[in-house]
Amino acid sequence: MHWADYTAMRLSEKYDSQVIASGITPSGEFHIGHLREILTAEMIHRACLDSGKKSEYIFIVDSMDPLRRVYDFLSDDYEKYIGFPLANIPAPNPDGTPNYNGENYAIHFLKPFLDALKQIGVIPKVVMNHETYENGDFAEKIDLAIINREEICEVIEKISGRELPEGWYPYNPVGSDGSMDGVIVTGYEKPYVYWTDRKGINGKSDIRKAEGKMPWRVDWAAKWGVHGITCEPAGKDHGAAGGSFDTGIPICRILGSEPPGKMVYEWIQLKGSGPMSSSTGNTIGPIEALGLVPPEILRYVIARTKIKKHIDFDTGPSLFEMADEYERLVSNPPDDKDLSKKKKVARDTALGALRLSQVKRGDNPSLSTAGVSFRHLAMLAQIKSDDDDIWRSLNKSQHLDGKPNQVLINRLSRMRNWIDSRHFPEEARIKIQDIITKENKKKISSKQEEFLNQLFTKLEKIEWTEKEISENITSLSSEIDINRREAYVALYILILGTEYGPRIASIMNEIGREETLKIMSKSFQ
RNA sequence: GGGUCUGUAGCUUAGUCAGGUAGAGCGUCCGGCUCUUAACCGGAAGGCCGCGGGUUCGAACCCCGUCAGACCCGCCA
Repeated sequence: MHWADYTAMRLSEKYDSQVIASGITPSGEFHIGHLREILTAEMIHRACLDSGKKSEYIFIVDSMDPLRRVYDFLSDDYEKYIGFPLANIPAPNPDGTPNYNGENYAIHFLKPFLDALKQIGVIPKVVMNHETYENGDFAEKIDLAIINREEICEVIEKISGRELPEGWYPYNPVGSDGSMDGVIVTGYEKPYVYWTDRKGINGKSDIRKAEGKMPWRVDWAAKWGVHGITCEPAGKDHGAAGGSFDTGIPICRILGSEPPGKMVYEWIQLKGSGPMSSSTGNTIGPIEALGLVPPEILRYVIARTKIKKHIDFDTGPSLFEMADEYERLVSNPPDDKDLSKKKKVARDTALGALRLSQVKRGDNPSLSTAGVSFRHLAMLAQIKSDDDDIWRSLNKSQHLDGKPNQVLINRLSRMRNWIDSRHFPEEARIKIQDIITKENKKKISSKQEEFLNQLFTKLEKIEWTEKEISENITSLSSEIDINRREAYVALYILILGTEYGPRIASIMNEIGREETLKIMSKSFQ
């Protein structure tokens, strides 16, 4: 059984209808790691719907969280905004300076991410956390938190093992300058929290407004109650013993609600370079990734992996395998003849991953395949610049019957982007040789050399089409009585530096007569 | 120091929650397609399931220990 289906089954034992949630702080550019947060939750949500139960999926944007520091992509102007809620500060310009006439910081980073989510078929109910404060929905929880301040304090200290500072308060008011840093609470009289800020100015915050927020560990627990969340998968950083999930559970109860069950997922890493981090620039944005990888494949990367396994995201060779695995699974699904328990489980898991990878829920996976492997398409895209040539070639190789469908057209366009990007794996790149290496020259026999020389003469005169080139290779090899394989190998060594490759006549046709003859003459003279 | 997760073929992994002969894909090798698209088709090799103990008629799976890796106990998906 697929993990999402299993979770859905478990959830349905506890609740009749579900509210599945994700939460992210929009402190910077969103990266592909955030997609795991989103998709893990969204797939559970879909699994609930697929099992015939009611479910809602909400995406809580932690827009009330403060700016913690001046990140590398921000200019020093942001120094003055440290401690401000992200919803209250201006978005950065491309050069990192604040854009005072534009949208706020949280929205700025959120928007492109939501566009990416739309492309992968995720349409959440978006909740801006600062609005939940603004409209007073947190007031009751804040009141309870303040009343039970001692108990919450004890819970955090006991479970997380860290000591809270003297005078810790489960509410951080926004001070007179807009920052929550250094504001000391001096009293509480519902609905007002009284404070003195770092400038020594006194004031009060209305807990029914966005004039302050609960600290992270309390805020999260309060959200569970306010939104009636029944499931919120958390990154492993929150899931560790003593982490915010563990303290959230008792705090949620203190605040009068029943917490969701603990569920923890692993991180996505960029292969070989450790965890994603906006600050080190070690990222791939969801938009960038979607320019290269079809959305259903991106979903599949998440769906095929159990949530407790870490994923090495890699736009190199393993992406080929992943995509081809997807195609295979669709076109050749595991059969159900064998009823052994384990095989049945494996089959259900694979088919579940496939089902949850569809951009639109309920779509037939076979509509999402191109009928051509990534590898093959990558090769064709490199040797043919005209799309129509590719469709012709695919018809000839019987990958395609007639005109390409939209899926295939999209795949090709993404493939071209991928090839043009720095993410395309070098191993898959077709490299036309400038000049033959000494090593390769040794591999060429005198017979092969004769063949190449005579071919050179012929190629100077013929009409430059793939068909003509191919026919001349064939006829010449018969004329001078060289094994046809040998003849091709010689050409591959000369032009690609390998002993095998894609149809050589296509490549010669694509690079042109002049270039081809140049390579040949440079190598043999 | 305390804790969580992960460890199965060269690689990616299924199977662990409900113990019953270890499955798959990629890669590799061999062969076919009357011979060149890196396409397509067929076959083969490859596993003390991290290691040691225990429970059991029977353990990849349960229990104890141990090793390795990742992560958490300020902030992070």
